[in-house]
Amino acid sequence: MLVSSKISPKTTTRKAQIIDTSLEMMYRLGYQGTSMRDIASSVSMEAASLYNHISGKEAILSETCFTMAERLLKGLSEVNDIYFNPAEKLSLAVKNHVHILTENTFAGWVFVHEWRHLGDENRHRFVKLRDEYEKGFITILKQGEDEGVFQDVNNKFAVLTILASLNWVVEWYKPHGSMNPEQIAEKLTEFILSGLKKTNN
Amino acid sequence: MLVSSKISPKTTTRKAQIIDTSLEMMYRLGYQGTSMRDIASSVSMEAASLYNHISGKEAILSETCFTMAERLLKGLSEVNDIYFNPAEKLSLAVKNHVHILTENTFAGWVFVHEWRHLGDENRHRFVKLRDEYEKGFITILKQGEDEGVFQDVNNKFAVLTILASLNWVVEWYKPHGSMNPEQIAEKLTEFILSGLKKTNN
DNA sequence: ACTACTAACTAACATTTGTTAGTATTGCAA
DNA sequence: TTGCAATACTAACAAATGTTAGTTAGTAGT
Repeated sequence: MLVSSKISPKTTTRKAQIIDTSLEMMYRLGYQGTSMRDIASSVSMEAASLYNHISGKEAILSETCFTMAERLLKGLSEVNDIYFNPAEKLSLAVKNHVHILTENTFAGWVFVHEWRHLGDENRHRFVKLRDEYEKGFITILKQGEDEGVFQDVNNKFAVLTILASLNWVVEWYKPHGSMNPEQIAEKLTEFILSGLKKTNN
Repeated sequence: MLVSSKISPKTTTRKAQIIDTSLEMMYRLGYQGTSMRDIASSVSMEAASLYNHISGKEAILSETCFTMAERLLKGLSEVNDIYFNPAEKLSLAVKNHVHILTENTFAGWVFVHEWRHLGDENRHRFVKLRDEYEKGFITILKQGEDEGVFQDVNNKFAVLTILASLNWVVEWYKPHGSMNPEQIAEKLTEFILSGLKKTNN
């Protein structure tokens, strides 16, 4: 079970260093633009030595993508299991999503953008998880409709649009920016629920 | 002045073929994942022959990115010049955006995702245009606030979230899917303005 | 018929790529 | 102190990369 420094921050193993450095470089240059030699020199070793810690380049990508996906899924299913109010569920789902994506900004970015470069097998597995995640959101929307608190919308369309807003966070979030993840999640929830138009009350 | 087949669809020059093919490949494999030899074999010639039509790999990317950016900007400034009602402006701006991104799905995708791989100079120029575009949207939001029809929100934040939803279209739009660009734009406008919550009237 | 241009070709270039093999060094447990 | 596992190294690999040089065939204008 492979572990990055963000998950187990105390034991900063060489492997965790390598992965963290890789993610930062992939954030800047993209997966394909980051070579094993780039990564190696960033952690002050030779490219060949990396293979004592990781099985190859794709392993860095796949580990990151799947670790992130599983954390998102776990959070979402907890929300769906424990709470009852649809608006509250949505709010918590958003918070979960933003929290995980912003916790490690580089991992968040790689997860959102670079999964496309997974090899065929991993990519198919990944897409399945993503679909599962979308279903979890649709469940919330459906419940909201059934209870008459959400509008009747094309659920698939709505979920894609919502996830788009959520994922875009990785594009501009900065750890020391003017909004922290909690505030971002709050504003996003507000936007998703109420839109731009002024209400009458 | 370089012209792709989408802009001047009648004269399908060899160059236009090359660019269109390139965009499709970059959509599938990414900019860095698409080699000149890949492109060449897709148009049935040798890699070296490509240089009779284009100055290099980056030219394909930069031409696409800047052509798209200029079209978006032109559309947006027309909207801002001609119309008065903020909600109507927003609706038309969304329509413009969706229309241009979906007209050529591959170009749309490359524009949204691959501009990061522009060289330093082009990338800086591109980011300037993007900022200008965001400002055009902010103008609309501000006007809406001033006239009391939009909520007071963090404009920068709102614009980024809105553009996120709009750009995400390139992720799932299919020319022969269940919604055409007009319908997509309409639904997006609805979502941006009204959100998910049921209104009281 | 001569010229100039277009667009294709082959060949080669210097790098860079991910990865493997084989070897040396280190530090800890026995 | 010996032995072992972890971790680093050098060297090399075959393949792929963007691009240039030089050449050739066809075509249009004079």
